Amino acid sequence: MNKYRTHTCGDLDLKNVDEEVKLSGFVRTIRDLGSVIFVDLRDHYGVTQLVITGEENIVKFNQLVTIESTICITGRVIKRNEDNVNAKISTGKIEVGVQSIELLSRAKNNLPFEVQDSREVREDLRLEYRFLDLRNEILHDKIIFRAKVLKTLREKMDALGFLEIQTPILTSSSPEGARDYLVPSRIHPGEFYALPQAPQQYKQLLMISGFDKYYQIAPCFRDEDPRADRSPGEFYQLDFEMSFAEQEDIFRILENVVGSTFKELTTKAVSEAPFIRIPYNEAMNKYGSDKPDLRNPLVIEDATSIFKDTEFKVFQNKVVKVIKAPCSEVTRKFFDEMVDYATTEAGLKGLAWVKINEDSSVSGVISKFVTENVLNELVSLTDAKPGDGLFFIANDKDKVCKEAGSIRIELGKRLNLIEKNIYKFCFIVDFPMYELDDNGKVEFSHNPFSMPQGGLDSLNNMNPLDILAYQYDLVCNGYELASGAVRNHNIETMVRAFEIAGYTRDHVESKFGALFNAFQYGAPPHAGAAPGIDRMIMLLSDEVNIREVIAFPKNSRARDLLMQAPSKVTEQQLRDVHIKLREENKK
RNA sequence: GGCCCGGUAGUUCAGUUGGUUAGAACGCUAGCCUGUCACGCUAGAGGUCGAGGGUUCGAGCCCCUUCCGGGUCGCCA
Repeated sequence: MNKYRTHTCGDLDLKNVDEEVKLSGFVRTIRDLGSVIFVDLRDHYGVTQLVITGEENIVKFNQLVTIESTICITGRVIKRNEDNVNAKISTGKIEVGVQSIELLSRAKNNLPFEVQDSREVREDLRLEYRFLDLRNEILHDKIIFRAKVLKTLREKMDALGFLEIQTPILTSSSPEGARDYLVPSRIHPGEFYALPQAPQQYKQLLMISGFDKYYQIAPCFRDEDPRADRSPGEFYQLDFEMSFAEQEDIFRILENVVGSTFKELTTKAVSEAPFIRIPYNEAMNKYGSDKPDLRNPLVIEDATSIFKDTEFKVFQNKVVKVIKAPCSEVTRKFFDEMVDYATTEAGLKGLAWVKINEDSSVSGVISKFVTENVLNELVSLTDAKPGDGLFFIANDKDKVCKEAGSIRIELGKRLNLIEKNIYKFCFIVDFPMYELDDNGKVEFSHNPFSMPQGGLDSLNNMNPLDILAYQYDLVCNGYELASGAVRNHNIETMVRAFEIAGYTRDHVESKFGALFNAFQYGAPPHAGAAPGIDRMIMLLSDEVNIREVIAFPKNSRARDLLMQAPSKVTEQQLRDVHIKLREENKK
């Protein structure tokens, strides 16, 4: 109890009837019936209905109070009649008969939007008035839920013997990966800090320092373009690393921590550990993605050999993928709309299809190329039955899987095949160590610090493109939830790995000096991973927009509309850090 | 950087083939109302149709340019 309140707006119940109470909160709604006014008073904890009667109080209230103002009232708790109970609020069995009203802070009577419906309002306005938006109960609850997820994760990591250690925010730029956010140094003219894209090197150094099991709810900064499931600029990861650990040890931690956190915080079904392991190549061929949504039952098959002698020009000299989908309920229009989706939104050159009729004949745009032999082979490949549609995606080897993947996803959605009320986890394993870039040059396909499978021997004797890495992702319902690797802790293996990607020993030594040096003083084998926290919360709260689970997110142009960041700085500030803007960017 | 969708009242949206004074709901203002809880009823105010240019007798609508927002591809070790 203090000068503002004896109870919160979520406290009062029948047990408090007849008590004198003092409440403070935000005016959520005003229902003015003339000689009685009902007010819903809201605070962080709940909503309580106030009843204002008496001419003096009513005149005062009408003069002073607007929606979303903060007020402090004293009053008496009254039991509501049975037929007046409001089941929607926890305090719905009572109301407070107001004796005195004090206005604490008045809200403008023209709000930019109605708090109750803020989630329908355009996003940039919500972000500009985020403090009002966050009063909306649904959004408010998501932020509370976020805190609960963080607490649960910390408890589990602590229980497993992980130690939370903080690492620097001002650090050095890494030449790999996304663009860095740079911070100019005042003390050292012309030099820059970078904000960490992840505490990657620090956590490896912590292992070399003997801490054995480290974790951190780590802010990560990447100057990359946004997506609905990717917050621009900054995001949080449950970053962890273990010494003397193998890939399976990390999997057990992820299954334990992420799996059980999901189980505790959702009513939906959750995959049982052990989560299935899918090699990268299999995922690409079967699902057309390295983050397959396993709730979608459709799979991609390879029909290239079936069409090797086809007269259909589009399929000639191409890799042909086929997806079988149940289409007995859909009309011709459905197929046309899929073709439309494929060629416009998904960017495919075309989408061929046939439908198997009840009499086992086929109809559809390429039916004349599906001869009896071809059909028989397709049926034995896909186990297609009458009523099924077969969708064909043909292109060069490097593009066709991803294209088939986008068709698989869209078919799943439009045919309503996605299993509901379940989180399906899997690990994607055996990522390739290297890939070719656009110029045909060998480059790291993921983390350059990953241990190649087979170690130095593989690096020396295998085609780089065939080398697999101990690199893995945790995937849930089509989202990449975590990424990790067994690290390469051997200095000669590391140098050789970089050489294959075209970097010299000197380059490694100068760019990763700390690790390079530390690896020469007895590095323990170590491995780790980093689940994305925002994405985890997004999945758990059934959100497709990651900004809905972040209190103060940036918009899709990486701008903070509330704080107006980024913003111009004064000439003196620029001088302090020895920066002169390029003429063309001045404005 | 490419592509897709969008920008009309404070908010969410409608606006027909280019044709009179651009509408609705919610919100706001005023009035009425003692059991509401999305209160109800009556009246009212509120618009640079994102901006600029063009076509036309006439543009919210068509064309061009541009700005802003969302999505997506590239990008994301």
